[in-house]
Amino acid sequence: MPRSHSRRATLIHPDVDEFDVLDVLHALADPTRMTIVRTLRADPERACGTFPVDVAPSTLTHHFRVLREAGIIRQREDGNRRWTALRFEDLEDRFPGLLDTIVSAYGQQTDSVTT
Amino acid sequence: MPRSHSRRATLIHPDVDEFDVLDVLHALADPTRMTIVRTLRADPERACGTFPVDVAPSTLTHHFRVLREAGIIRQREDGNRRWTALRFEDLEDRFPGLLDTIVSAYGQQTDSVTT
DNA sequence: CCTCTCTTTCGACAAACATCGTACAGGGTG
DNA sequence: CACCCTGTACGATGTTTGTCGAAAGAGAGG
Repeated sequence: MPRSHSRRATLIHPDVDEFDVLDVLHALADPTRMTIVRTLRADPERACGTFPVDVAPSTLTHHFRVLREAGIIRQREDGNRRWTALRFEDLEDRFPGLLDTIVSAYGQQTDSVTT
Repeated sequence: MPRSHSRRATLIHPDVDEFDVLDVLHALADPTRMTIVRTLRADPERACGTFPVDVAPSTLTHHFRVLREAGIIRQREDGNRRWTALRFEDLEDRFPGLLDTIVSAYGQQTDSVTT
């Protein structure tokens, strides 16, 4: 039988051994995406619309795809909503310490501004 | 007063507290620039033309500027040549562990291919 | 069945980017 | 001085990127 589960298009998530550190860096080199990742580092899983970013919904979808294809996030469907989670362990497996080093470097740079 | 020191245009190097981690990530998210940085991580200082990359000279100049403006490298003039060095300590000061974590992630990904 | 909400897809568009060729500027060396 | 060598600056080009609005799909609830 043809159509498997229907729903929407199946989400593509790269395998751990397909991760490319250049793609990861590129994905993270954007303020909106960095905010998404940082938010997920605190909260394990969130619905798409609940991120503290200020862009149009379609732009957000675009950023999610960049992050997803770099292996940084995983998305699953639940009814009407799409939930997003960090692939933290997968990243840690492949590039130990990378994500946290980058995220905390960004945090240091950003959080110290207000002081 | 017209000409300052003559020579060429003075090279601009950002201050340590002006470093932006997003710029650093963007600068590193390119194979040619990553190769440059990786080479410098082994050798402290090299002349411009001595990097194992395969691009036109003008392209190389462009990549050096991106790295320089992100604070990753420092360049100085010596007669005919321009010498390039990593600003490793400055980066370490501002973003501890960042450079080595990234470079070794790239190394792990790249060096294991041939096995 | 109709409508509302959440999210995606598509098409468009301007800005940024990697790349190159050509022309040029300074320093070395014959 | 004439020449070469190293590296820059500029302009062009094709691609990628971030952004949006409009249209549409799919589930939830009346």
